[in-house]
Amino acid sequence: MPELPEVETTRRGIAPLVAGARIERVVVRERRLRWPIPRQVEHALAGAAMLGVRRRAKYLLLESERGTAIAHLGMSGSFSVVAAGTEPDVHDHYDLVFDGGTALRFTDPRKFGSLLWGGREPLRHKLLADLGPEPFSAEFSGAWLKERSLGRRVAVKSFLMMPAVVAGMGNIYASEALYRAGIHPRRAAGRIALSRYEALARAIRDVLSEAIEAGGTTLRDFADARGRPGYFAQRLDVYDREGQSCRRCGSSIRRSVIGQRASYYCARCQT
DNA sequence: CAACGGACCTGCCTGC
DNA sequence: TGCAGGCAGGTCCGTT
Repeated sequence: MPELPEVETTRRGIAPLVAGARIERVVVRERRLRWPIPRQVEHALAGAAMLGVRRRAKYLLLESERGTAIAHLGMSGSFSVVAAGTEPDVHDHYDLVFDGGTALRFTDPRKFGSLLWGGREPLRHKLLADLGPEPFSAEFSGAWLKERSLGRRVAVKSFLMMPAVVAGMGNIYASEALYRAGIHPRRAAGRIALSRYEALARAIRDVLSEAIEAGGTTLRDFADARGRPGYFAQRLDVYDREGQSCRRCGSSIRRSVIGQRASYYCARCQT
């Protein structure tokens, strides 16, 4: 479900609750998420003062005075703020219970999410160490994309979704950014000119910041920590618009599977 | 190496 | 109405 804008929306929603609060205890009801939740998370966070929430790619870094827990929402995960003691539902896998009487509750039907312990240097955690630059960082640019793509034959759509290339690009926004930049999703990554990659880097930043501004994209069930949907779905140009007309040229939007993921594009505008 | 496919798990929608 | 099959916003890992 969540890509970078949805994770960022979640971060903004939970940060005011978390920052400056103290965790009373961590309640784990289902330890077997994508990886088992390490007991160290509960032990370290119980009684700890929380400093804030940061984001790296689609990971949420829950920073405490004793170290950082690393949360990922997977495909179907979400956080919500509940009153402590609220009866959990079947897919409510863990709660961070704060001393003020509220709890941060993690819900995830598919259990692709995770909660891990990152210690004092979470960015060195195995899952984070090799991530590419954040799209809004100075390091991320057309030149970076060009350099990383040299000699590679993989479809640019798949290339964009590789965590080591750029942090946080998912299936929706990869299609959207390629449409904005006029690049065909099947084009070999190594056969794209620098100037086109510059347009693509710009398109990526634009579409992600507009989506964050709109509170993310809700296709079926994404909601922020207060349960509100995101409004970017109505501004998608291609994703989930198979058969509808291109907003630019009017031809029919196509759907095609690239690297096992549904991809949407305009065959006339994207070359 | 790069590229690909399978794996993890549940819910929802479609078509027979 | 029931059921099988396909599909879903992620991404790691083992195999070519």
